[in-house]
Amino acid sequence: MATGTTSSRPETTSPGRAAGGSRRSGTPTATAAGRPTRRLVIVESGTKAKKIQAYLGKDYVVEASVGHIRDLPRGAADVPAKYKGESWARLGVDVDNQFTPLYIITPEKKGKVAELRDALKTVDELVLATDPDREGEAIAWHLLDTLKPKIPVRRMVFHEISEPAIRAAMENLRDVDHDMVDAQETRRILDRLYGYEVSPVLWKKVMPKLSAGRVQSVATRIIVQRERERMAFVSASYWDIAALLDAGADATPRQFPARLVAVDGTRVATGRDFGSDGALKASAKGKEAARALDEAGARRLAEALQGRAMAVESVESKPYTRKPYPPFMTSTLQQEAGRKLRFSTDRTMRSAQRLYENGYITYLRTDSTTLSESAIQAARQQARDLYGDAYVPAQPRQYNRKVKNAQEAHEAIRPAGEVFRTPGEVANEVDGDDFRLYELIWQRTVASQMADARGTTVSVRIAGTAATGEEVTFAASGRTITFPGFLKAYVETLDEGSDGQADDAESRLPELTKGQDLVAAALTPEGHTTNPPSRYTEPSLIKSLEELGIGRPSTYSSIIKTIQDRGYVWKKGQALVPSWIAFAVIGLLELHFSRLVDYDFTAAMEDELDSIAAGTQGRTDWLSGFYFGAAQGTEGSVARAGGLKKLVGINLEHIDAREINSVPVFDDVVVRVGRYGPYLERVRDGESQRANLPEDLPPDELTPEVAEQLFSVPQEGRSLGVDPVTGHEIVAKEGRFGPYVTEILPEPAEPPAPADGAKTRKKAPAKAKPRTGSLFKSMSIDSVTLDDALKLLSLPRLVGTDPESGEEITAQNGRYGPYLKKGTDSRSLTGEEQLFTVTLEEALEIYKQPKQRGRRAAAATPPLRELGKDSATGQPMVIKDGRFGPYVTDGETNASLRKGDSVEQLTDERASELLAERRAKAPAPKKKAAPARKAPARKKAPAK
DNA sequence: CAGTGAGCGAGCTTCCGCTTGACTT
Repeated sequence: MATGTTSSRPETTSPGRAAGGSRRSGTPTATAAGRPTRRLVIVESGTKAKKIQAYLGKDYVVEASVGHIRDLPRGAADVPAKYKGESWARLGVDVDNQFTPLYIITPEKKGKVAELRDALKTVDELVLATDPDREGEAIAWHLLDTLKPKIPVRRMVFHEISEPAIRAAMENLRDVDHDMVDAQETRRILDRLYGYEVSPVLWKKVMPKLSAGRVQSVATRIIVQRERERMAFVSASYWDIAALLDAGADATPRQFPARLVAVDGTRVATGRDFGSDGALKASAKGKEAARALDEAGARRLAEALQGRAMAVESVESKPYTRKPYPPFMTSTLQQEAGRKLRFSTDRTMRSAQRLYENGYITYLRTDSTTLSESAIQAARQQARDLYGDAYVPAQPRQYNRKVKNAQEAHEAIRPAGEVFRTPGEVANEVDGDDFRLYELIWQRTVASQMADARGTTVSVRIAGTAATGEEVTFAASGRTITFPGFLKAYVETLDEGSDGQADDAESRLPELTKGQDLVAAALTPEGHTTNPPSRYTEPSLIKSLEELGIGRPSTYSSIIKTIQDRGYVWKKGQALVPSWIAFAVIGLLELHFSRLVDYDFTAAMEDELDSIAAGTQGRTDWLSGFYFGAAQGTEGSVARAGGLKKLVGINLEHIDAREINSVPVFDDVVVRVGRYGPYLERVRDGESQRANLPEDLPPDELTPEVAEQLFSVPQEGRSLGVDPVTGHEIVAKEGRFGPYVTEILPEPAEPPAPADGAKTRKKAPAKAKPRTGSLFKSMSIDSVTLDDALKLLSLPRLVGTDPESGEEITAQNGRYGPYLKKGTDSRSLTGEEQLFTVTLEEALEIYKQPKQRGRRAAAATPPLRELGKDSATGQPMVIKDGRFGPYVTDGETNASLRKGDSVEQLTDERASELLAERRAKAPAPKKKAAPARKAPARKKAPAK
């Protein structure tokens, strides 16, 4: 059984509460017995523990906590019995009592905690050496609060794993920083409240099992927003002229490309001059307006320029320098491994984890680009050895690029050790993904300490006059790299769809001087179209999240997994494509929880957490503002998002689910997100038309043409073949009540056109109804055969005639499963197959039994197991099997068995506990308003 | 999003950040 504790740490550090902490020095001292002091050092990672153990020697026991050891309960199953009845048990946070969290030892960590307790018995002092960041501080405190050591406890921090760094850290021990722990706890509670309060709104209004959260919802929104831009994008087409100019036989290269940029002093429009609406942008301030060239114009002009003289109008030359990129941190490693090696973030991290565990690279989850002193030296030495002195700058490079919300607990990701091993040196130990990733990390690290690349860029303008009189200007540009510097070791790859140039790309122009004559060797009119912004890929999404300060190095990969697992996003090649469900969910959040999905929500939260960590802001006030509203006069902007609890209540009541699940796409066409996936809907001639949406159709490809096509295909569903008797096509479809088969009836012959429309309406021939039949539970829509379908459509089956009453007995499949029907008298059958096999004799036998209904049916079924008396009521308890699986009852109260309970092993105590919980929860529901049951929002008046 | 006939015990889903191990075949 999990034992939980609610922590009640005051908001400010109170003296005496910090455990241990009276000693000021960490220097090993001797105990009274003369034996040296033994210390237990706890770090977060096992690999790290091993390394530090080697530095510290035998007077130290170094253990790993392996991450967090406690957390809020994940769900009801994790809540200890003692707290189960509490109104806040679902959240795991006592919101009415200072937001006291309920912490339980994470089930998988019980063994680990026991190990740590044992290790603690063998030492004289405990040193908490978890990571020097907010989470690490919290882990330290959780260890303290869980292990409750009786010996002195100190906190140790280090940013780099090397012997001198560890030794120095040992000399600078401190106490646990409770303000920082408060900040972490506040973050944890906010995330819990956000996630566990908003997700249920989605379950009720969109679909069960969906989720919302501070990080995942913004990540999804970014992707949805991009898709909206793509959908709204109107492509523009424009033309220009590509020229191949000839500088004469002596020039190298003799010919070079140039492009038409102006006609009669007016700039020729390029892609950048068009807006997302396909129109030319109005001239920006201080910038001349551009004029778009159309095809006819471009062809005419190219013709008129044939054989005309051209001359160099200007030559502008500028130095080109590029600085190396900083060493990798998690996000940039994921981005570059994605771009260069095409690894998913997940693949990158799995490989990096192996490299880390086997000692090839430093820690893989970091937001720092800092290299240790020895790593800088190692990189410089390696660069010198490989490329020579000229390639290494006199001064070591320091990278202090601050990432938003960076905690910088670790070094950059780099080859491990004081001397880097070259890829060649590790090649026979490491292969596949790991080798390629190591090589990438090695290159980037070495390059980061190399010299700038230097070169020259040249822009040339060339003038000419067309035979028709227009003055034209062409432009050409060149880049030469005279000294590659770091580019020799490493060049960053461009994002997909980016129109930039790689840093090492060169294009040579001949030596040109002003006034020099040129000849156009070729003049080619070229057509272009503007493109919508490209979709996000895993690397580019992570880059955006990082820029917004959302997510942490340890979670980037899981964010992408989460939004895919929830069905918000799917991958098409490298691209992340949002689902229609994501449109519905994000639409809901934007409309009703707008502050929570603001791109700067996390940034604001981080600022305010900083003030909690600094001790200038109280955690309870702040959380109260967020959850109950800012009535307490709290200042923070997150608090002003305010009153989450009330907002959820209002939204549960007022959000119109039908409206939320309708995504307008164009004209009167909407995509509706139903229980069985999205479909198209529109109204034509007063009738609503529907069409299936193929699963793999990206939203931006749903054009009016595609929609028309989909609407024109009436047979949705999978065709199973043709009924040999009727000749009708049989299809399997997904419907409101689940999968079913039906037949496609041929369109009735067009009735003769009425001479006068007035009176002909009422005599419209009744449309024949197609036969339908639900699939059996044993069948699936993908595998059902024509034979199955024909059998299903043959229902109801006439079983025979009751000799007594003369009534027909039929077997059919209904809402509650297979049953027999005789007039208004019906009886359930036990199996679906019985529909086809039950004989008249058997049916009559079934009808001889009294109708089993309600209480009597329950009473008739024998209990699965009998238990002892309930400790509360004294009534005997039994386990029965019901609609929702096994449950325990005392005749009055019923309670389902939970996850982890088994019929065989349920004890009387547990049974009583379940019953007690159930009683506590049920405040005798009177006539609980019906709408909660069935599609609540449908009842509401349509909003339009 | 098809269309048919009861009468009955719900409980669970979900967040973000730290870490990797692993009950078996």
